[in-house]
Amino acid sequence: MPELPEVESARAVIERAGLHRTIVDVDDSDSYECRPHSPGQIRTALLGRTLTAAHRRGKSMWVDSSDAGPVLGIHLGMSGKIVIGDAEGTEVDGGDYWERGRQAGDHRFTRFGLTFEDGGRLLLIDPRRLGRVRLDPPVEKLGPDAQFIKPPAFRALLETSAAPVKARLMDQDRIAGIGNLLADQILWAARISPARPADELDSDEVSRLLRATRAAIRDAIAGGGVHTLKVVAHRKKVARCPRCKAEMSQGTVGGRTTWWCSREQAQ
DNA sequence: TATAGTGTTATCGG
DNA sequence: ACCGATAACACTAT
Repeated sequence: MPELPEVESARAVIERAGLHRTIVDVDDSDSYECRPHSPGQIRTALLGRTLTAAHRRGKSMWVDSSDAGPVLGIHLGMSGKIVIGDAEGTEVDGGDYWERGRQAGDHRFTRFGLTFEDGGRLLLIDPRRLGRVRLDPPVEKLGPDAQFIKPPAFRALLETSAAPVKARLMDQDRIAGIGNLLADQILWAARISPARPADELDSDEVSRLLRATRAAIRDAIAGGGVHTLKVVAHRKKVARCPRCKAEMSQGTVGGRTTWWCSREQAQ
């Protein structure tokens, strides 16, 4: 679920409700979510400290801790979300995203947790368990954030590869934050086929693509997630292009299910 | 019961 | 070594 807009929302939850509170307990017992750490390692590193700032690049978050403590890296994977609750277990922030029937206090999918001095908790809830919590994450491997990338860098990442442009847009080492749904929206808005070799795009197409990238991210953050983007509701059989009413086509590009307008995004 | 899925990464072939 | 495609990961929803 989470692409850049959802991760930004999660980062904002931590910033609003998780900073400057003394950590008195840490549940890092899920050794899959906390790989490669062993249980207790993250706990020992954080006990007694506070979180001091929450950062994000692309789909990766990291949180600084006080007293020269470690950096706590959080990745939401396919299904993760951050929720902050009070001592009674009532959710005070983060509970609005992708509820999917989950009730407050349902801890079946809680994979990691911090408990603060007043009993409040910061939780990572992640049914599919493909998310990750780790100390001192290697953030520097990521490409520039898709929200803030500059035209020269954007142009360079496209003209140096014959891979399908969609695959290039989803390469987190080159541009960070674009996932499957955001990519489909961006390519649809720019009227470019997802399968086009990236290095064949002309300068007009590249500038349309960058404008569409910025607009999609802005709209998704404002609307509450990538599922609110225009073409996302039309990624299904029998659906038609919301602009020209031609049939939507489906296929695999860059290893992911891809939908595009059969008329406006023809090769 | 079988399959697809909003992400990442190890592995394989070119 | 680089590049791109694919499978695997864990688990739920349809």
